[in-house]
Amino acid sequence: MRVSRVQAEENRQTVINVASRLFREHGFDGIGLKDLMAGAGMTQGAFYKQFDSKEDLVAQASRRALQEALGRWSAAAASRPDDPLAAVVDFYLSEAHCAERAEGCPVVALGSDAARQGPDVRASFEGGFKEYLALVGGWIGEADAEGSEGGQANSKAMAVLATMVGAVLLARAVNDKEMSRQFLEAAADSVMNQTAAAPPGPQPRQ
Amino acid sequence: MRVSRVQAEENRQTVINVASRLFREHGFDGIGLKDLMAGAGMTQGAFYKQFDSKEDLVAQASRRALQEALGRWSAAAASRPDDPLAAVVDFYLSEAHCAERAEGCPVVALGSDAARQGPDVRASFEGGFKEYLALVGGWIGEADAEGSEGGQANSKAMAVLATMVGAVLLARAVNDKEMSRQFLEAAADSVMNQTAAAPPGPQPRQ
DNA sequence: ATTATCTATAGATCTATAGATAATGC
DNA sequence: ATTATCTATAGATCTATAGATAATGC
Repeated sequence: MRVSRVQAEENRQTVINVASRLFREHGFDGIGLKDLMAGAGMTQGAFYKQFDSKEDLVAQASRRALQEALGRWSAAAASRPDDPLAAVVDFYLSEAHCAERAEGCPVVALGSDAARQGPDVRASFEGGFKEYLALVGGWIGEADAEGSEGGQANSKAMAVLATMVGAVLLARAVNDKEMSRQFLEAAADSVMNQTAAAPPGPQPRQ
Repeated sequence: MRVSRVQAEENRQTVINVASRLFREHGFDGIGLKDLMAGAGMTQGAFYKQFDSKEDLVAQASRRALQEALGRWSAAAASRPDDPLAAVVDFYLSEAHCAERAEGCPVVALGSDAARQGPDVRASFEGGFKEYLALVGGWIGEADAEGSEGGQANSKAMAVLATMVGAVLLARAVNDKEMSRQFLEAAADSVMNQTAAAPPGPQPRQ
């Protein structure tokens, strides 16, 4: 019954990966330890050798989900270096992303849930947000307003994230597919307009 | 033990009102029928004479929460007729709203949960969204692009809602209060800039 | 000897139903 | 007679723990 240490660590990672998907699909409260462990091919009994508590897994799975989603943003950006933001807007504000909750953005899938969790879970989200902001900030030429690391996050990147996350949240909460599509399109227009290089002249409104 | 018909209906309404708060605080899966009924001063046994199922209450409580939140938007707008959008932005993107989940916007508090629910619950959200869009559309002078009722919802109002909802969702998911404040401020700037009357000249980008 | 995973279980809670009770409505 | 609410309970599930087992690590 026992497995090697490396295998055990591998199993632990599998549980985190599985949980990152199943939590997005069912919510933190919508799936139990038995099903989470079964998803990783084990029984519930192994759980507490791998994690301190369910909340511990929630925090780790959240971090994992944020990291993997960030990876998708980077990959999309790399595929269109001349306009990385447009590349991200295209896939993020798509009907495909809207339809696949389990593999999509964890902020949309679990944002409401995260607000009800403790500091460790929120720390996972907060850490992820900082990386998203740095990435987007770089694309819209506003990176790190204050030179020092972790300084003032930039305002435009924050607004872009809010608009994109909010649009998919709204799009997923309705039955009408046409209305969903309109939310996504409206957000895409808004983001691209807001970040369009306003070549000559100063920024409008401080 | 029995109460009058009017009292019974009053009790039913109380359950819906209590549920609309408790669901926002704990999520649809985070609170049980016993506690919901206790919050309305009754026991669990009375529940199934009042509602078909928990999902039935979820749908009704969602509708109630959306309606009441819409009322707060209208009230804020009425208090500043010259700039209703600014009035709503002020209270919605405030630290106070961010801090009080149970009484605040149900879209932020339950949007992730709503995406996991059935058609009835989503219908509650969809119906609420349409009213929000009509209200905001009126303020930003883009009301009902197609003359006929329920026509094409307007794009700018959709982007405004997405940005506001997304900002509070993000702000509530982090520990750092300063970061929360920045999300709110960034969204406020974005919304006010995007909707600022661009007096002469056509709209940028179709 | 240690330990990763298993089976089994404690104790709490969940949704939903059944039957009792006591007041309303006719 | 009807019925709104109550107490009680069924059956399932939840998180967490305990002890058994069988393989690893030394």
